[in-house]
Amino acid sequence: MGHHSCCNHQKVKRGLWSPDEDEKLIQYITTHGYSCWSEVPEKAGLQRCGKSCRLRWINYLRPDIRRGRFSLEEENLIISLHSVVGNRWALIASHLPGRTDNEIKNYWNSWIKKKISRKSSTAMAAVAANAELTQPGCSSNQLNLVNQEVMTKAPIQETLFSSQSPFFMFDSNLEDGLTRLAALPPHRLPPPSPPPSTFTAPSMYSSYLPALEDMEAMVPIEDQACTGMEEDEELGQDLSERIESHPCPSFLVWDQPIETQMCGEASSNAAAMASSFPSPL
DNA sequence: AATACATTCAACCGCGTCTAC
DNA sequence: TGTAGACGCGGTTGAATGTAT
Repeated sequence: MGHHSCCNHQKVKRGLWSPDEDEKLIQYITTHGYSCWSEVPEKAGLQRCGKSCRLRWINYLRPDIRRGRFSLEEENLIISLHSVVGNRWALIASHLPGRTDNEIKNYWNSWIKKKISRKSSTAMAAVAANAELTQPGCSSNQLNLVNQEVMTKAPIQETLFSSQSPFFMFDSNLEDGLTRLAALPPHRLPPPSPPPSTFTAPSMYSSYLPALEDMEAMVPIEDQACTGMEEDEELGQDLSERIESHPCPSFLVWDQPIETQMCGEASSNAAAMASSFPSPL
């Protein structure tokens, strides 16, 4: 196996990243940004290739990354989205704030796939129905949004999925077009955008933001994602049952400030990093 | 306690696409 | 228009960790 084309002529380190390397990368990115990944390793003093640095940053070191187990809403959303767009992990990830395509892919390949295959065809039927019928509830809401995103090629993450946006919700009244969505190549999708300083909802998306109602029923997603393991029983609930009985309620994500989002040790630095993090060029 | 097997997840690889020249 | 370099994505690997025997 060869090395990446970007580092053929370099002596690059491979394998797991050390804390020291992480520190160097964080230090460099927070100071200079990442306008050109191929330059990052040299300027940051790392013996890695640019691709490796990019991957490490995106999948692990980014300050807005959300770690910990997936919530029920996230899981249902992954299932719904996957049933329509297939293995378009980046697209799916763009609708789960703080989650990476790699994480979702891994999650799918272990937990969800296992559960689905283990269980009866009822589960599969439910998933298929989810995709084909675009029934009311989360699926149609979410997927209408996905579709609209693709059709308009607008940077919708900027308005809905940034850590600055307190909520994102979807309306079910939009037209379909899922087949067109599935047919579009990944590169036609808008790239992720850096968090905006304020939440803005362009008029073209205003229909996705219904009035806030039933606030008592809203559950901060972080409460589910980062709590301990005491909810195993709930998570262990059969997937097919969940799909059938709870395809996905009107979706809501309550995005917490970064300092409370982070569950790992790096949380103390997260807020500072986020505030000082320069936008990519 | 030791071993085998299963699972998780960080990281790598190759390829397609974009962009600058 | 063609080409090379860079980026981004999905598929895959393999080390670390957990669990069963």
